[in-house]
Amino acid sequence: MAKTSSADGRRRRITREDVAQLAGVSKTTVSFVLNETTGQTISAETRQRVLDAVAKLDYRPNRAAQGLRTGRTATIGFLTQDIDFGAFGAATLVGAQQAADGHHYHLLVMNAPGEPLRVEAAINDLIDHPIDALVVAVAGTRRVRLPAVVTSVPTVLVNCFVAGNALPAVLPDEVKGGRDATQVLLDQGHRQIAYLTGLSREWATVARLKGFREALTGAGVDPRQQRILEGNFHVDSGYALAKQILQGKWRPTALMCGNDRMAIGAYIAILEAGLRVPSDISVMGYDGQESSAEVHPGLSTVRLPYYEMGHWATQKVLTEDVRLLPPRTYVSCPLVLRGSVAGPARPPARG
Amino acid sequence: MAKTSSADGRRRRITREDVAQLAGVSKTTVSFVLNETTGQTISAETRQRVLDAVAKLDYRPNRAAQGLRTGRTATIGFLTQDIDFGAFGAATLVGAQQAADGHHYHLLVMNAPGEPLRVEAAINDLIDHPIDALVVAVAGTRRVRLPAVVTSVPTVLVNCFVAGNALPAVLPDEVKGGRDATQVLLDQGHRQIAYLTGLSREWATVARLKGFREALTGAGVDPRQQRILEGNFHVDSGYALAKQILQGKWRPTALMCGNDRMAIGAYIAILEAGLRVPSDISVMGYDGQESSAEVHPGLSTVRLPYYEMGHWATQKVLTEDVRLLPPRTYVSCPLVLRGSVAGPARPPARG
DNA sequence: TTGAAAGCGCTAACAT
DNA sequence: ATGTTAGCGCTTTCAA
Repeated sequence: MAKTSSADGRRRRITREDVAQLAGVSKTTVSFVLNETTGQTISAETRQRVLDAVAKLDYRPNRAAQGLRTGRTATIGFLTQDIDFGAFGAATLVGAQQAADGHHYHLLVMNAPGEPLRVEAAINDLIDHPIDALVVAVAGTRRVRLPAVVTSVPTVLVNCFVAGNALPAVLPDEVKGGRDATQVLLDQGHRQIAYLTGLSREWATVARLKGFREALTGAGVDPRQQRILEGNFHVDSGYALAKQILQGKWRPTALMCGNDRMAIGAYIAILEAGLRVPSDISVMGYDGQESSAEVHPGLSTVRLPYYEMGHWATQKVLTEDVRLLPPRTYVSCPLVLRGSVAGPARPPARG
Repeated sequence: MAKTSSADGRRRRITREDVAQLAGVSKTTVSFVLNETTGQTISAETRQRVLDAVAKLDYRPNRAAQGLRTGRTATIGFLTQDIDFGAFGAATLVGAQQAADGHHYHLLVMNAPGEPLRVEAAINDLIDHPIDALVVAVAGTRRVRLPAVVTSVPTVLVNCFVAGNALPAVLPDEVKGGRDATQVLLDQGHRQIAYLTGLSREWATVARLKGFREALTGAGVDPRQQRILEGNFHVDSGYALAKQILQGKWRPTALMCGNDRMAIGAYIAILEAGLRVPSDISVMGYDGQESSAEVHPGLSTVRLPYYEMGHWATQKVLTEDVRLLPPRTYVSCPLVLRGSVAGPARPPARG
């Protein structure tokens, strides 16, 4: 009975007035009871009458009206350009949503692919709503251009940054991820590792490669003795590069891949060559995609902390003054170890 | 300069009052100009002054205030239980978003996994916002339970339905999808087809199997002569079932798979058995996942129309009286043909 | 051709 | 202990 009937068959929304009338009190009293306003003294009896009326009518305050009055809308804008890119969008969104939930905030979601103009329009739309804060997230770590109007609302960036670091950003620690993944291979005794990278112009590729080299150097292995082949993050490219390397005379005992999809491609090439993972060759992915758990043997990988970044950004934008946040915060990419990595079968000999 | 400064360094939002002042007109006139209110006559000169002031101040109306006044908030609730399940959530969301865009509507997104209680809380939160309409979407087609309060707002269901069909739903036409996929194999000359299904308790599995049998019967092939093995939608299960069937004496010339992930598993088993796709055996997936395009050879599949369903639901909930919509609308799942299907190599002889 | 004023549902300072 | 009242920013009727 949350509504009283009206012409079109739907019901008029219950307002505070209805509650006040039923409880025999003023609208103010209803507010005081519901908001548990401090410094107000409502008798237990009145209080109960109000609560009874609220329950009976199933009254729920209109948040837009509250927002108009208080200036806080309990709504965060969530803007992304690639919401349908792999697991990125959904994972980030779930992280953001759960952080928002904790503060009784809602997410107004917009996906504005492509051109800066559409991004500006989307941001304006969000701000018009209005929103109390904004989270901007993109799939491939990169610099973004944002219209000046974002300065009018507290904003935190996920997996992207703006020129001059004018807005605080949270990013995956890809250097550490690359280093950790490499270290796993080194610890297993691998000394001949081929790195089938993603696109070399990507921020992530550069950082992971840096971590790769750091780990090798740290273990006293010369990075220049390893092979690095550039791919493009797709299954096909992992397949092609792995095939190429397996046909060469220099045989790695382990493969680092630009991402999980390339690793899946490598799996196929390895099988086709009559070899087995990990007994003949170990494989390491990156991303922590769902499918990495499902291939056989399970793919060891490094998970991108999308959920954590979405959560962090939302949490911070709600609880801190974003102007006091560090320009860049790095979130660690956790290792996910499965069956695709083992020690090298042959003694690590040259040629 | 969209804001005038205030204590905390942020700026106060420009209101209609500011515009009126700058233009030297009343707030009413500003509204008339901006809303192009019919039946009003504003002189070209005044009109221009108002528009100039709007541009100068970068004034943008507060939608919440408009909504409070008009009763329409230009916001649709989008509720899902599995937003991070594969491509489902993002694709449905993008479809919904694009439809909403066309009507200058926004999406308030909530993901409420699990229990009915959380779903009810989420729906209440959305309605409180308030929203003008609601779209509810789930990943695996199934019946859902929704609290009675949904009746207070126009609602359309995506990929799910409620008991008694009290709410209009849009669903993928899985029977036709299963039939079409099977027909492709039949047209290529296959007469020995194994179906590695997903979980048999799923609505989708039942429907696709129905289509499978219909197509076979239509081609004069006895469905009981084929083999049907139950899997669980995971890569592993496709791998295990394919392995099992390849070891048996009855050798299919084509594999229908419960989804793309099972098909990927089947690929691996086929390779391990020293066979090739499609020359030795054809493979058909289902879902139209991103990865289906990336494996080698490309996987032929049937795409689930998530985008289309999200778009349809949002479009309808905004433009039609949902009470007049048919209880169930089926959207066709388009065939995506790639290299994984070819004619059978051997003459279709009994094993 | 324009403006004054009421009111959407709510909060909160200020009565009483 | 409770109620009156003045807005929040907007639309829209009615009056001028």
